[in-house]
Amino acid sequence: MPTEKTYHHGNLRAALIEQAIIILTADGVSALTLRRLAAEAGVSHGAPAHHFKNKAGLLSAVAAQSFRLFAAAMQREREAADSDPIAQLRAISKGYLYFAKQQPTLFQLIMSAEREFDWNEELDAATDVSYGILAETCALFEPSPDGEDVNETLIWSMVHGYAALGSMIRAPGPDDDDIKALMILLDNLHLVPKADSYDT
Amino acid sequence: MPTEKTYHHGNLRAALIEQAIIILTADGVSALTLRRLAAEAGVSHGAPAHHFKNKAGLLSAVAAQSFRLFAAAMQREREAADSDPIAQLRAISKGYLYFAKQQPTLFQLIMSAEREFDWNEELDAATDVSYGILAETCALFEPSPDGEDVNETLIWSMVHGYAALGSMIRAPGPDDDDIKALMILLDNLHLVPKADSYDT
DNA sequence: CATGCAAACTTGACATTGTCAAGATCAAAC
DNA sequence: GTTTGATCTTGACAATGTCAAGTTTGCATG
Repeated sequence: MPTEKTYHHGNLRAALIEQAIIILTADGVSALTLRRLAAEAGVSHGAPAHHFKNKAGLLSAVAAQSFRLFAAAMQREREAADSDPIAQLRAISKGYLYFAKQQPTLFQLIMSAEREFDWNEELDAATDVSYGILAETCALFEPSPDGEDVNETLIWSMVHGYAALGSMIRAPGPDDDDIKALMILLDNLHLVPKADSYDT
Repeated sequence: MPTEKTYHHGNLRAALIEQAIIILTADGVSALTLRRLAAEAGVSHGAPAHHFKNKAGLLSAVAAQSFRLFAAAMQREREAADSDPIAQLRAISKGYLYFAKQQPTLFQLIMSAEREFDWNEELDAATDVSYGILAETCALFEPSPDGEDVNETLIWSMVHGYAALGSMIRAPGPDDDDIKALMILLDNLHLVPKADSYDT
């Protein structure tokens, strides 16, 4: 565990972020309080102020960590999948959907990040990784005759729309059904793998 | 105007909802405070409690009103458009996207409604209208061989995904560009209008 | 018309929360 | 060993949501 405390102080910043995610996952965003967070981390209510400018700063750090978890979910599926474009696309979509379903609060958090947060390099870097994974996979397909970046918009919109609507209105059903449904949607985009994308 | 005050009290409930939307639109969701709301409505800080159970109740009422505005945006475009399926689909998508761009805070509010809110008949009815408009339009097309409700999921996911991503990451550009891009995405779904959908 | 009565609104209070300033404690550098 | 700066604690304050009690207003009922 990297969260080994030395004695009186330790790596409190990381511990706070970790505990914040636990609270968010368990009780939702309205339950995340600086004072409760400090108490559960075993420090006084003023301690977090030395690691985050304010609550928005804490939320930004939590969002950055959530983005890393989000990217890891896609990356994990991608590496376990076959290397052809269709399999790769299905894999990251699966990771995308899994994260949205299994971590709905964190998903909601990172997807509402634009507002209320204060952006910094850490958050920018964390988002870039996620976007990079998506962009790389989209680049495995022939560009649409309608434009260079249409594929990206097609795939992102479809995957995100399905995940977001599911996080919003769909009842929490078995994961497999959701995955199958999303695969069908992706098939309907009629994407054409690039000829040279079977190398390596 | 239906918001005519009688004397000392009036239809305060409607006035509060109206003022809440003004605050949300101007300063975002974190600026919506019960006390500020009461002050700007010209009443004391305890007055809203007689019309809403608590802040979540107020937010639910605001969300219901936002859903009505959302449905009206789609309905307005739909009625102004041609009656063939393609034109109808493009019209409601346009209304969907306009609302998301011009009222980003309200859009975010209604799309994060599942959590934190307390659902009631008013909110259910308001959402049903929006969903009805979408479902009616989706029904104008031949069902996909993959399943009866695949078209609905396809269209909803694509439109919502584009609108939500735009509300999140896309820079606020000219509306026409966004509309054109979304129309291209819809064309890529290769939907087939029903043969009998040109009646009336 | 008078009288009660319930709804609408006000006022005051309280616990919780985020934030800040001042003081205490610890680790490490010199 | 002393100093110094970071880390943490403590106490305080304003703002917020919520509740209880009191006050006013419109309305119905006798």
